[in-house]
Amino acid sequence: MTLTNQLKQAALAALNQLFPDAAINIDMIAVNETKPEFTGDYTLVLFPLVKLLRQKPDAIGKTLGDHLVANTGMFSGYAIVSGFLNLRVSDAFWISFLKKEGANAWYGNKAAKGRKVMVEYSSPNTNKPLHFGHLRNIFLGAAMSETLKVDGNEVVKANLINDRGIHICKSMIAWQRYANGATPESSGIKGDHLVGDYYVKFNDIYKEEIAALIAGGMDEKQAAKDAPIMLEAQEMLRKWEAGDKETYDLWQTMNSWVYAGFKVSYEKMGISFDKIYYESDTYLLGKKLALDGLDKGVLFKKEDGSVWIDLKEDGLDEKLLLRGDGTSVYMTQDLGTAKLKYDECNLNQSVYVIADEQNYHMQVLKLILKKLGEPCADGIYHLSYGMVELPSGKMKSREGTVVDADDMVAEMVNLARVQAEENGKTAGFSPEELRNLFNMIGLGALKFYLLRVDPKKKMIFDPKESIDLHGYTATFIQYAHARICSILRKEQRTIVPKPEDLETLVVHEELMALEKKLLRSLEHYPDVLSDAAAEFNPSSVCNYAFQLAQLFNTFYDVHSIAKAENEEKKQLRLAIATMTASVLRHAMNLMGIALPEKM
RNA sequence: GGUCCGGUAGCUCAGUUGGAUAGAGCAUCAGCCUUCUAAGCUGGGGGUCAUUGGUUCGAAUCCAAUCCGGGUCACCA
Repeated sequence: MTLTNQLKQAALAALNQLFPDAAINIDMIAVNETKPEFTGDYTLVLFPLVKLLRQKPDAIGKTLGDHLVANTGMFSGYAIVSGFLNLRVSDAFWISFLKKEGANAWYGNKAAKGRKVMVEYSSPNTNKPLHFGHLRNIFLGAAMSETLKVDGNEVVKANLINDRGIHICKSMIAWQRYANGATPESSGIKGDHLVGDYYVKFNDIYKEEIAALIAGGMDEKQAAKDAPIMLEAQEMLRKWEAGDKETYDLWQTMNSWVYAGFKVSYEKMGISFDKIYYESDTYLLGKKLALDGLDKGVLFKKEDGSVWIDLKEDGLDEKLLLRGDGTSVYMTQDLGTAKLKYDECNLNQSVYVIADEQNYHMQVLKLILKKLGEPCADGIYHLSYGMVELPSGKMKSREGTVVDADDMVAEMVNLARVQAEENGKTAGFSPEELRNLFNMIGLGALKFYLLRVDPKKKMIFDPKESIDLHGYTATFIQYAHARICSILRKEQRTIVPKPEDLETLVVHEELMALEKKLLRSLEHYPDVLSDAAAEFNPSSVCNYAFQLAQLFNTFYDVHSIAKAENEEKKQLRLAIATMTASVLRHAMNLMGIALPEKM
């Protein structure tokens, strides 16, 4: 149990003992870290107790403060400042904390909850390469998976590949018409990019054909329907669904190019999945669900044969689930996939990392499953995130205004190289080490940039103002870590903490303010992880790690570790520094960001 | 129009059960390397927390209304 919770419990027990007649509950006890301008470590707010106890806040504070100091052993003193009880945590508490957790490389991990969670993320279409917007999704999903793991959940990382549908046929048609049989091998273009090029080509031709039809006197709406290339794409989709061999072969071939391309991208980013679903495998499952729903009377059929669900009672609209011709729509597939995931993996929760433009879709998905009586409905959680936009507005792959993911990764790694060279930081490294280092820094900066913001807020990314490597960045945290490692190397200490190093720790002198602040921050870490998991918000982990690194840098500047005032202090500071590095590593590891030992 | 989300320093953002004088980073200005890595540290300037009203000991935080920006409401995915 962390200090904040211990304090709340202790205060509750104390108040119940001191004021047996008053009905005090834990919610009335508000505890915060003491603001820097006051002396103390933790502050208990007295105002909420005033009415109930019918005493002045300062009087309550004195009674409670005396009792806590005398009975808990956690506090060495207190001060009351206008209604706030500022408690000073005893040095003994901090030292015993450091001895207990200082060599625990898994500090922050919670006990297993026997709970299984699937996190679906990335979920790309196979008609184009990944772009910057996908990166937010991917990093968020990966970071959230790891955060849920250390919170005690068993996590299945899943990727649902959208490999079928009209948009896939568009790339295929354009490739057939214009590629002259070009392959990734023959063209030297990465498979996903090659296919994406033909998706863009389709839209260019489509626009031209519409323009030609309009010039011939057709109205715009009709032209959009009648453009030959669109008709060809639709015909191709029908052939695909009918299992036409030639179409199917082309589809498999082009998809295989895309998968090979994605594999390279994912590996470069350090992203992996436990389970991969293909919509081409799952899209028929929803259909059965819909037909069963029809039998049960949950759904209804219109005159043209289309199947709908009426959600008007729930403040929503009617929603189509099967077209007049019996084919399924996006929602129908998702119903099937949701059930499949649940039945196959025996999940307690199924998390979907999907952009906020699909909030309504996800709301409807959950509601329909509920009405169909599917148990998977309750476990669905939509981790909704804001889209990444350019200063000029949304990225549109059809118009080629996207920032490509592979390019972005390469640019960041290059930026890391350029800045290291400019600062003369490349001495003493082998070429191989430098490659690794620039990867860590470039990729770390990119991941941190996308993860440090609250997921639900949309973000605007200006490619011209490339991502900074100073200030609130992964680089800053990496640098603090490398500094600590440098000290540990020189002191013949291991980077990974060893329990033996803590056994001999003795502290006679009073802890200094910055020593205590670091310990307070370290002690708080498990709560940060719990909150991040509960709120589905990894940005709080980023925030915490940055603050911890910042605090360490201040400490580093003010106090020497290697040349501490005496041997006791030195041992203490080495232990604090070691644990700081360990926690930074733990936190950043959850975000998928590696920390170098030298930089 | 219905509905959902957002509006905090010039810019990008923290600020979660209501708590003390609203905090970081970037940018800008002034300092700090013979001392454990200056990709760092210290300090200055910079705010009607969109607006108005309400709830109370106390509101950036809760409630209502308004303004602004965005998403969504397809036999698209």
